[in-house]
Amino acid sequence: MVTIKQMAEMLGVSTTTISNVIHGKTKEVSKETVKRVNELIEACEYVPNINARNLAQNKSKIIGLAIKPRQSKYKKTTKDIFINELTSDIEDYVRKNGYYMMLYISEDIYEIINSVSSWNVDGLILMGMSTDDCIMLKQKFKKPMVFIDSYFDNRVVDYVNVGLDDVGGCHDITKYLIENGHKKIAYIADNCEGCDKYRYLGFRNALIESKIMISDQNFILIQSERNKLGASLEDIFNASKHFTALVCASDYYAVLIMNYLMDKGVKIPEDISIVGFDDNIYAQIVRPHLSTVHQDISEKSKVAVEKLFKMIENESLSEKNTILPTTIVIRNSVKKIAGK
Amino acid sequence: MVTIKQMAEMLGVSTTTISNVIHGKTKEVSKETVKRVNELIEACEYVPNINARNLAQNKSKIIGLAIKPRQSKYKKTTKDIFINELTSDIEDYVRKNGYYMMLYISEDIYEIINSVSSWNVDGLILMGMSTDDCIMLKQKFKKPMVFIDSYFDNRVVDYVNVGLDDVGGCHDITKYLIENGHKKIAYIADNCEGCDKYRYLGFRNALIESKIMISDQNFILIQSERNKLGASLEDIFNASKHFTALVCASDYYAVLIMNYLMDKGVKIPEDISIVGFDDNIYAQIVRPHLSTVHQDISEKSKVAVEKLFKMIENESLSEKNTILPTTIVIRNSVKKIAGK
DNA sequence: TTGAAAGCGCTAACAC
DNA sequence: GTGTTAGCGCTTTCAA
Repeated sequence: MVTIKQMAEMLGVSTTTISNVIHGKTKEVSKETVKRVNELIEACEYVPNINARNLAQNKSKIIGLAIKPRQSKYKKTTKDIFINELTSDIEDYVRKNGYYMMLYISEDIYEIINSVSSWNVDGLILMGMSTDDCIMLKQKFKKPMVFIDSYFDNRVVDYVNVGLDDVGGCHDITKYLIENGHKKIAYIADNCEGCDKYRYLGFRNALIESKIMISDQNFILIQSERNKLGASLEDIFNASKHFTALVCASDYYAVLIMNYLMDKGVKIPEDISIVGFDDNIYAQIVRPHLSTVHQDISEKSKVAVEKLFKMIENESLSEKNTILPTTIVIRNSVKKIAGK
Repeated sequence: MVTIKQMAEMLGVSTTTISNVIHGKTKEVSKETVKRVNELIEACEYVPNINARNLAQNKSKIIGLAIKPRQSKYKKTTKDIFINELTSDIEDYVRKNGYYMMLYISEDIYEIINSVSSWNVDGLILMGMSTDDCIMLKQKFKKPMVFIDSYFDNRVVDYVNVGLDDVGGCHDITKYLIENGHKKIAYIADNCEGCDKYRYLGFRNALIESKIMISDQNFILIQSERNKLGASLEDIFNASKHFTALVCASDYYAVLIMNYLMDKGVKIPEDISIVGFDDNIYAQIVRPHLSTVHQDISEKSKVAVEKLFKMIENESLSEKNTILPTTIVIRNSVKKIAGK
């Protein structure tokens, strides 16, 4: 591979000159020289060494995407359709901005911090971080960061995030159930933190608003670990007899449960109604077609990347914490029942 | 951020010494010094500058994953579940080997070559390359490369690839259909190149073996472009009346078609049988459960990464072109019919 | 309009 | 055991 220095020698000019024309600073160079240099660059198939450039400029053209996988949420992080879609969308936007993306997946926040510092990434997009992680990061990493879908407690106030109206979305879909005559409704999730917690809150609000009694019984925990899932599904099958509708924290679980119940002979929505959250491909594939809460992942990625680049360019942000809206999409998994 | 040089000054030793203990070459350093250095590293929270290291060592610790998206195959490359799964699996294996992965997606092979040269990646995994691309790559990129799922014509002989028994898989599932009394069978794909071509060949072989007439009519082209898909699906619906079974080149299409037909009132498998290829999550979600050809993506990723690292370490490969096996998985989308 | 030279942080050959 | 030093390829300041 040719270097600038070699080309400089060939042409009998200085490296500065070559560098200048590479960077289009041609007003400082005579037309004649520009032409000769460009021709040589072409002929030699010169490719800049990014490492050298990064070192000299103390930057990297890398955007880090750091993900702390929720332990055992679904099986593997790599199989999580939401993360995969978000990741590839972000990569897409990053690349279109002339940067490269590097993925840092680790359960250890220190490892993440070390890696991104080592690579000297120009900015960071983060998912799955806790309040403690955020504090740590702010302390050790001094470049732009934007979080995705994060809820931090009040120990940290100043951070940039792009989230979703989890409360509203789940409220709306629950309300839709209620409007269809449902009163005995359960919420199903595999934990009660972050998004899932706020979705639960939305669910809860809707019931309370309609003066429907709510207790611990209305929250069903699904256990997604490989060896527990079967039993958990069976439990849900049994519990489901006490409800006329189920609101699931994600389409993934909605579809899993739907299929489990249907395979057991339960009719949906005749015997029980189900709704999900996300409106991903699962919701579109399953039959009956799943009614669910729609979120726009591509938009989420886009906003995150845009915010990050604004910060990198020292522009001011119109808002630190963007909450993207949700819409409910009505399909065929809910039955209208006579209020009892 | 602290540098080696700074630490050397603080301790009054040379950078070599620091560098040595960082790299565990402690046999050349006195215990005393090692201890002092380690303590300082700890205290300063020293993080190596990878760019500098890469520059000095002329390597990068980066494995490039280069993908040339098949124009308009599905909507966006980023939504392709197969690519996403493969990508994240590869990333996983690469990271476990202490390397980093960088993604290079472009329809322009020159752009890809430039990028990976620029970053000085230590090895390359490639998908979606044509014979011409391969020739170009071999000419311009002198480091280890392994291709995935590639079929090249005989202009190129020496290359490392990990593929799949596309012919066998499609042959077996077609045979299964035939054994169930089906004679009027169509193959559906959105193109007739690469994998899809070889899958078609397997399909064809199975029919010929059983002395079933085959003509152009047996190949149905599905048009996946957004504005054509609807019409294409309608065409397939009409064409399907002439067949008792459909073998689809992917689960994605199998499910799409299944749902389209079912939404039109067609009963599956009673009215028509369908099988797919891949055995991905779609096949598991859809009802009736899809009978299909199973492939192990995780294994494919693993083999590709292993081959690459062997090449990087100058070990010899037991085989250049690995063809992973397929198995057929029988579920409920095929009906046994009385031969006519 | 052009060039010399220092320096980015790290490695490694070699000398002490 | 430890230090000196010359790069790696590129950018950039400053002088000519």
